[in-house]
Amino acid sequence: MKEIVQRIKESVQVILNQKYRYKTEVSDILVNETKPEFSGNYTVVLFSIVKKLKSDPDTLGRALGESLLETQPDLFSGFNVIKGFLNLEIRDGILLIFLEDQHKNPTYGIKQANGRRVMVEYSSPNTNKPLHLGHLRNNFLGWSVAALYKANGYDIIKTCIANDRGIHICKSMLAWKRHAHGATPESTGIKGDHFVGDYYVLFGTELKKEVEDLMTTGLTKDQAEKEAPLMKAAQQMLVEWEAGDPETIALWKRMNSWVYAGFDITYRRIGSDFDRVYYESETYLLGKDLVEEGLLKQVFYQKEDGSVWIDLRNDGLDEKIVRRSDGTAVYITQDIGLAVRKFEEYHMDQSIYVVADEQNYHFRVLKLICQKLQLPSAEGIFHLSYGLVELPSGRMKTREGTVVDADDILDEMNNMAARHTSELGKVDDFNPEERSELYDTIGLGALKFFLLRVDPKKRMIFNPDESIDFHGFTGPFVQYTHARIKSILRKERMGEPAGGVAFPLLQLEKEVIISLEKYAALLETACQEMNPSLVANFAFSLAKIFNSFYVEHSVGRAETEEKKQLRLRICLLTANVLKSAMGILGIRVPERM
RNA sequence: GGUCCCGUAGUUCAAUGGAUAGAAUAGAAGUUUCCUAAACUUUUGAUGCAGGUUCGAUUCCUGCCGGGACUACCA
Repeated sequence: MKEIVQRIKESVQVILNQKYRYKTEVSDILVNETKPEFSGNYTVVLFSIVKKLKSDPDTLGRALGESLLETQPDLFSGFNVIKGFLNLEIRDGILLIFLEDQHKNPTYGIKQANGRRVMVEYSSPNTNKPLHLGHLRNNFLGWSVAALYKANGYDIIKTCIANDRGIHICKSMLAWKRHAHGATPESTGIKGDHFVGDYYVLFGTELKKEVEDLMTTGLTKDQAEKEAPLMKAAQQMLVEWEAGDPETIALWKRMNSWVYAGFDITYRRIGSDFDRVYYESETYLLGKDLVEEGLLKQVFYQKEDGSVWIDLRNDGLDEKIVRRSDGTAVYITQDIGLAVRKFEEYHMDQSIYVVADEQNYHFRVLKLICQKLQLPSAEGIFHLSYGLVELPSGRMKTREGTVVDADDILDEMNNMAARHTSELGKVDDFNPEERSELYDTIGLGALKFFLLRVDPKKRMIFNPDESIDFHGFTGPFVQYTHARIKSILRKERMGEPAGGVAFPLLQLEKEVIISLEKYAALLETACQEMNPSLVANFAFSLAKIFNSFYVEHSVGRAETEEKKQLRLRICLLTANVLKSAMGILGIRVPERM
């Protein structure tokens, strides 16, 4: 069934063409929800049309309204024109048809497979420290965008690149080698990623001491950092790693395995999963032959010292190095290689990189280079650039210990959920497993909703001194609405609608159904814009409207059996749409809470 | 220096160039003989500054003020 807004736009288009010989695109016709202070459900904004037709708003509005009523009598029951706004009243019948259709044949706006394939790369951790709040925003966002594409009929490949090699990894290895005396996550009882992260931090503090000592001899900070024995040792270790030194490789494997064990626990907890994990240690040499190809195609050029560059000044960027003078590849080179490898493996139509906006420049360069090399993967590259999570004081900094650890905040959310729940005492009959699962659902739901309700492109502030709320515009609010509906559905029996005599729809009944009807179109928009916050906002506003309906009109004690059956259908569909929407955010909804 | 992003109630977030700038929270005042009060209802409160384009600007343009990111033969 076609969505109401779409039908309105198409009807307006047809009338404008037939009556006024005015051809316009559907996308140029502006249809909004009617503001609550006016009567009507949908509003056609007339100003732009008025201008083109050299008419006045009142005349055009009236004429358009009458034509709409005449040509679409099943859709509209009335209209009014105020200034340049044509407010349209939607007929109850069309809403009841929608409701019954979704009841018998529920789709909740989920689309059929469309044969197109999208890859989403997200998470992409470094294996020298545990995950933090920023990673959580990344993980939730990436997972949710993938879910959005899936709901819109795309085939999805979720990938992750593990940054498992490099100087930063050597730092934690070196610190462990010198200070751990053989300690392991097992021997200390510390989660593997935290265990390794502690040695990374230790390296930093030890290095700082050396640097300060050197600076007393008159070196600048930069010089001292280069000259510090620890730094040199780390670099030496990287050389040994690249040479395949067995002892270094063994240590590297061992420590990485600790980190992965730790990550696995966190990933399982937050519900992140991947179809394919790439490891930088396996991809960092990729792209080298593409440099040769680029030189042949004269996309790249070589400087006297042998380094290879691309000139992007005509594209508003700068020159960028793609191969060092010593012949080794840089970050961008391997990313080009990896883009090719991904495409060869999956032949996706689009490749989305969920990476923070500090790498905007990098991804502009990446896409430009791929385009200039005429790689088949080039056009599909899309950088889903999201803003960092910051503290009120600014960026989180490892050195200052202000990083909000992922496991810590997950624990905290869980504890808060437990405290709230036991205070309310509504699920005292739950056994320990059920209880623990519920706390998890609510705590994680609050956190995910908190991070996903904001436009991904924008930076967001997290204040550790204020706990994440469980009231208002939150995950638990939506979850609670769902649980209350399920409670009704457990008590009341769904029957056949006893004829179509549920008319007329009450204001709040109508508003809930209209809101439900928008879900399908919303999923498309959210997918196009790669913006899960639209889904979060929708779920909240649907829950809010439903709650108003809930307190105002009883389902169990409805005025008539017809009304009861109507409201049961509204309840069931609302519960399922809320469940679907929250599911796209990666949030579960409980039967009781 | 160059490129880009951001400034909206006390606070955290909304608003494809459209009606009187929406929510949430915090503050004030109410709602439990009735389907779960993690709810509902009412209420106080905001577009950094100065111009411009437009019938109409939070949105587009210019300047200024304030904040941030990027601009490595690091990743």
